[in-house]
Amino acid sequence: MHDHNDILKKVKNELPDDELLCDLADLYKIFGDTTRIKIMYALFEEELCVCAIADLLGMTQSAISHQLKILKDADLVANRREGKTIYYHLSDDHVRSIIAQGFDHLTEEHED
Amino acid sequence: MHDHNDILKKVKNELPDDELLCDLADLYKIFGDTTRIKIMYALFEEELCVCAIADLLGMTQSAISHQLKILKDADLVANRREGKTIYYHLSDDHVRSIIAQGFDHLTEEHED
DNA sequence: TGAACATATGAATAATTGTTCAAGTGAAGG
DNA sequence: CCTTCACTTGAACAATTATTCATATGTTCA
Repeated sequence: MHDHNDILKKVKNELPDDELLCDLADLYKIFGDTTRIKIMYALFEEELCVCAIADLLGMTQSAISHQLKILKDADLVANRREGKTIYYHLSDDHVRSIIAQGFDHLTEEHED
Repeated sequence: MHDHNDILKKVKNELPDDELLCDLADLYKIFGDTTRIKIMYALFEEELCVCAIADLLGMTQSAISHQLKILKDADLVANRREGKTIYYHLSDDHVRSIIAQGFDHLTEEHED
């Protein structure tokens, strides 16, 4: 291996804690699934109940419920109960801005 | 299932194409791995060759090379050759801003 | 209390994916 | 040329994960 100790020392200091980088990866992992992206997108406009989301995406209630749990555990969505129905909504605007940022990258031109 | 046809019609219209949502999920999938996050972070400061990154992260060249290919295919990093050595760097500022956005969410307080 | 409804949960399966190992490029230098 | 060095690539294995199916929770209303 060729020498690059000086650069490594410098870069090593700039790297955040392993734990933080891991948390960051875990957060993005949640955005890395089409079903969850669709759920979040659906909640852009207004709160929806579980079966409405299931209906919208053409998937089972169970599958949606599993994904909603993941989103809730990550504080990306929250819910409220109204009788038998549970309505989900985005918990803050980060979801919107994170998704918007992704769009920026996708729609940007890349010359080759 | 209870009725919510009116809401569904409205939300359905707002949802982007399936293909776009899929591409978006694929993009975030790339950020959803600790190794790749670390690689991108390491490249924040300056370009690095493959074995420097491997050394920094304490991983094999092969593992890093595989991940660099994924990052390159997604236009997140680019490289240049100098003799036997290949230097990688971030291809644009989107990487920085996407990661920064993630940090925002992680470091924000969530009252319960 | 009991039936019906909306949702949650657990276990199982199938598919995806990160790392390793072994072999393959391609450039530099004797 | 032939070797060495930096890196890439492909196949295989292990680990993770999304969905399904069956069952459980909790609320409403008769």
